[in-house]
Amino acid sequence: MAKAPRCGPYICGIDAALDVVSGKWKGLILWELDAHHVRRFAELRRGLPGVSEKMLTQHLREMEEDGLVHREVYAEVPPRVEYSLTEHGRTLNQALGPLGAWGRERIRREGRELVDTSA
Amino acid sequence: MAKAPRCGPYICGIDAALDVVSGKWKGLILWELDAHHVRRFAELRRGLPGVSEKMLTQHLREMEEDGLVHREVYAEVPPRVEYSLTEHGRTLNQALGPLGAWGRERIRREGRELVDTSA
DNA sequence: TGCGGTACTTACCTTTTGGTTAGTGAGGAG
DNA sequence: CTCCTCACTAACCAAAAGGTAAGTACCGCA
Repeated sequence: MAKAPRCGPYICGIDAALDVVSGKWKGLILWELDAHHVRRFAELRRGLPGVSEKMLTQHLREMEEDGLVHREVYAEVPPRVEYSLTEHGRTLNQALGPLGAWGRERIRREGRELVDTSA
Repeated sequence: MAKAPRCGPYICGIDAALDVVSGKWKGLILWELDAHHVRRFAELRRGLPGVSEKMLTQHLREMEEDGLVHREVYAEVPPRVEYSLTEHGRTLNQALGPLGAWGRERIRREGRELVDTSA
């Protein structure tokens, strides 16, 4: 499933970046990992209200393939797997900063009134 | 169709912003509109290689609802409709700037080698 | 003995998204 | 007279994304 070669001749940078963050939970995963630095699978699951195990695994795997997260498996008695951001993941998060601020503005705007539109 | 109330209690700003730009062509529409300031329907269509009329209309309508684009209809003999960015659309584009830069970096990286990943 | 926690995978199903084709109505080109 | 353009809308389909439920193997706790 997912997309095979992380595909597509991208038309612009936005394209390439959105490809990597599109997915219902990816933004939140990035957020969680940025806030806690290191998280185990079950911790992430508890941190994302409503995520299914399947989607969490799938997103995590895709983000690993994309070089955004690092997956460290400890061969221990109860299995332990720790996820953290790679350098690319951290720079992506920084690039996402202004977008997050814009989004918060939007929430604030919509929370107050729905009108406006005209420039 | 689409999503009724532009919904969802968002968990963070990224969420709210991604909701607005997710859609196969929305990034490109923003890009086109930012570059040309004003574009007609057919011009946009020609500018986005492969877009279907249905999707273009649909995306444009959603972006209008979201207060990102302005739609000006001229009651003329051959119908004329002009699209442009609103103030919110322009600020969104600015917020998208760093993300676009990150994406271009990613394209460059992948174009050269696929390795790396470790922090 | 049986339950819960660990980190998953698999199969199946529903929802969402995007694409295709055709049709609208009026004017202008040939 | 017929086709093309403009800016759409509607009906229908295919593909992708996401959700649900179950199973795996091993451990500790009671």
